[in-house]
Amino acid sequence: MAKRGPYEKGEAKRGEILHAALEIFAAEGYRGTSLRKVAARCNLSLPGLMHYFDSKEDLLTQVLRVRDETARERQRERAGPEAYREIIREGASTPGLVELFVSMSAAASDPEHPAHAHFADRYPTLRERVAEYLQRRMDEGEMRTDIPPERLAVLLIAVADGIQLQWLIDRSTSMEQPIDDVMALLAPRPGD
Amino acid sequence: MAKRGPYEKGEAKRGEILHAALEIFAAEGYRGTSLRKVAARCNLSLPGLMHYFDSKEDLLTQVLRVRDETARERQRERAGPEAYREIIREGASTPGLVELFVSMSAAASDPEHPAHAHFADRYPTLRERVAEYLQRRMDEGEMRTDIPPERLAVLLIAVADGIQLQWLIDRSTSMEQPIDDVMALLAPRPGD
DNA sequence: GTCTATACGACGATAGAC
DNA sequence: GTCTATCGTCGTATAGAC
Repeated sequence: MAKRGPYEKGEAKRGEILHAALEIFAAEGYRGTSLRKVAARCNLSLPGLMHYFDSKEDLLTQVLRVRDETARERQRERAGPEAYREIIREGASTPGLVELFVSMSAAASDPEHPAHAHFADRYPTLRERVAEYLQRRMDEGEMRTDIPPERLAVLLIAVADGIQLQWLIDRSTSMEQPIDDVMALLAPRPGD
Repeated sequence: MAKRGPYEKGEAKRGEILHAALEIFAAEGYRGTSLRKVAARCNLSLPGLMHYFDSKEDLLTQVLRVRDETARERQRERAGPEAYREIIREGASTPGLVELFVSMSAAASDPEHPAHAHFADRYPTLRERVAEYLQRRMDEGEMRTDIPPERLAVLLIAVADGIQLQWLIDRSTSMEQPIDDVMALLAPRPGD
């Protein structure tokens, strides 16, 4: 950790590459963006870039990881529908990254894919966090209790991902309305 | 239509190619399946195959189209949760095609993409059919009416698409449970 | 450790002969 | 309608300079 010397420069360069890649994907989309283009942006040859990453898929996986991390950081301490909406609103400003996320999600279905672990980890974690929030709301009597929070979490995440798919095709699709609607469906019933 | 001669053979060959492509994608997945492999299956060279399609993306788009058509045909006259479940159950048996669908969906966000029109057409049509069904259920008093059917349709489709994304990563995810759950949420409230 | 140069095989695509 | 030949680009691999 307290390593001296060339390590620092290397780590900085690695960060610069990830940042450049994220920018290019956000601007020009996932398809049609080659590693050579990313390398050029960093004043590097292609093998120079590959020195820092095992493969293209490895780089893409890490792009997604830093993206996830910064997003999580930005909305820390905010919970429930507001955080939910914030994530989605940010996605709306970077369609290229949404496309990257969806494409990678499909590609990572192969257990051999380097991003498989990332996604395999992401969903349970997300589910847990959402379920926790739902449980709290239920305890406060602000939410119906006839479906367990773990199952509702799966449902809410599916809505968020699915609405992004529709939005990618038709940008006029509201990403917030379905969120609001599903929340309305979760309002406590008279009997609760 | 009643055209004579080489046309019939051409159309037959085109169909054979699409069928072969669908089989290969279903078996081996979307990534890593080249046109040359599809061509070989049809006893054709790559340019021989390209004679029938403008580009790879054009072929993929048409694969998706025939897939959609056969699916729609098979579940004609069935409506509501049963049809819903049937589509999803069939998807579960062909992960390669689900992956293809999701990947294409992301790629088709570019208006220039050959599949853009397909998806741009697909969602409104789907929404309309679902909304129609929901309206009928509402009229019959079997469903809550505080959210208009058009908005619920967007929601239901998002759930179906989104749950597929989760299932692609974790095959143990139930694709039916969230469907059942969201249907339960739509049960009529005492006041309706 | 950092990086360039060069080369490889496979891809999608196209031109033109038959 | 189908082929052979070829093109440009992709991701990748290796050798070696600094």
